Amino acid sequence: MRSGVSKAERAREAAIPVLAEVFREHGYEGASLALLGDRTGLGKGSLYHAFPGGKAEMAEAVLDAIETWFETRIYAPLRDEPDPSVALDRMLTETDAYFRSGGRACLVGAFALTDGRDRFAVRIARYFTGWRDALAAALTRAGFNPGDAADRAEEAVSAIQGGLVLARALDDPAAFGRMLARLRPRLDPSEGATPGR
Amino acid sequence: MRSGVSKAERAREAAIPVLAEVFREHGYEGASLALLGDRTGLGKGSLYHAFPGGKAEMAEAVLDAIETWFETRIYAPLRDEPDPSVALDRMLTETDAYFRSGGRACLVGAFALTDGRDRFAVRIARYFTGWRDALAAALTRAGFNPGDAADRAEEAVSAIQGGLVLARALDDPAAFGRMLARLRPRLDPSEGATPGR
DNA sequence: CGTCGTCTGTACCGATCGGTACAAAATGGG
DNA sequence: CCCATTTTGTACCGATCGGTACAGACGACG
Repeated sequence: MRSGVSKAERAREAAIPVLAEVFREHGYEGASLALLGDRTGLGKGSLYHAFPGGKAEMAEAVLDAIETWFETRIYAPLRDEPDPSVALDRMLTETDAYFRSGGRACLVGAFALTDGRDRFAVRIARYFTGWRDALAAALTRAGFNPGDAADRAEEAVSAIQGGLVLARALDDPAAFGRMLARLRPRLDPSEGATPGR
Repeated sequence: MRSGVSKAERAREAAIPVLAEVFREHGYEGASLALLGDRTGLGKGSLYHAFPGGKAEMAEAVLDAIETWFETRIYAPLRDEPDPSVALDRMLTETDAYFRSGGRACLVGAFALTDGRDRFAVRIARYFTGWRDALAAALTRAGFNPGDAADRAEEAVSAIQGGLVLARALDDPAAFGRMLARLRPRLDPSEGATPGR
């Protein structure tokens, strides 16, 4: 620890987004160390120096990074932004950007469906409950009664995942945008009672 | 081919549901031949005798079986059932049963998200377009205008996938049932214009 | 510039991967 | 019962899996 941040730490931070992309594309089992090494440009030595726990620690670091990103960019604003409609708009905008308008899958959703489920169950569940609960809080402040807000929040989180699956399955990223468009009015209390189409 | 059906063919048919379950739980990469063999009770010899193409052929056979099941049990009724509301009710009931009320993931969705995407892209896309288009036809016959019907059909297929992801991520199968409950009124033209909640 | 801790490429580990070869065993028609 | 065919267990293949060991390259500090 000569300087403030060791090289290993910097390598770790730099590697995480790349690791995330590989896990996103191939799942946990499908992301081999060879692939992880190639894409990050790090040899095995460096990789294990930055992540002594191996592949499992890499996946955990990626999940932590994702959780932090959503917590600061989406969940916290949903809870704390004075104007809930601003927070809701921001959520939709940030979500669209994060998932590259449907061009990018959800790593957490992919892990939930298959191989990573048992291994990372706690983190996976926390990602979704965090989103759902923060969204429910915003919807309540926006004027929905708590029960309705909770229901719509779960619907929104579920719908986003569905949109990502469909966009990927049809190789049609625009399906994700259409899903967001359908979702938007349902999060608006003025349209919520009798949503038009 | 002494008798009408060879033993290999019978073994193949008997193995497919088990193979489906293993692929569902572990994904394509995660489902090893050892696991596939153990769960089907078939040795490598038998497995390769029934599926000469190996693991890829097993997955294809499973995807074909799934497509056939949905085609006969859901898509065809959606297209052909004289009373579209009967077909829609049947779709929801059959879907709930097929996915064990959220206790079972969707293999096609899991493949779409990760490892099987490139390998099985055509079959994956066909599964979803088949469902969406058959549903859109039923909704049109039920009274929605074609554009609205297509939109609601896409929404329904997407929502079902989202419900499965969420149910699995939260380890809360009931989330799938809640999603179906939200979906039902949106497929009903009498409630569709101003859906209550 | 020398030194010492950090970093990293490489060789290697046992296990397992998907797949093949093949001989023995089961099977069923004549 | 016989024999041809189908079915199956087992041994084995090269490749790759995740992970370890470690020697030497590197880099910051005295």
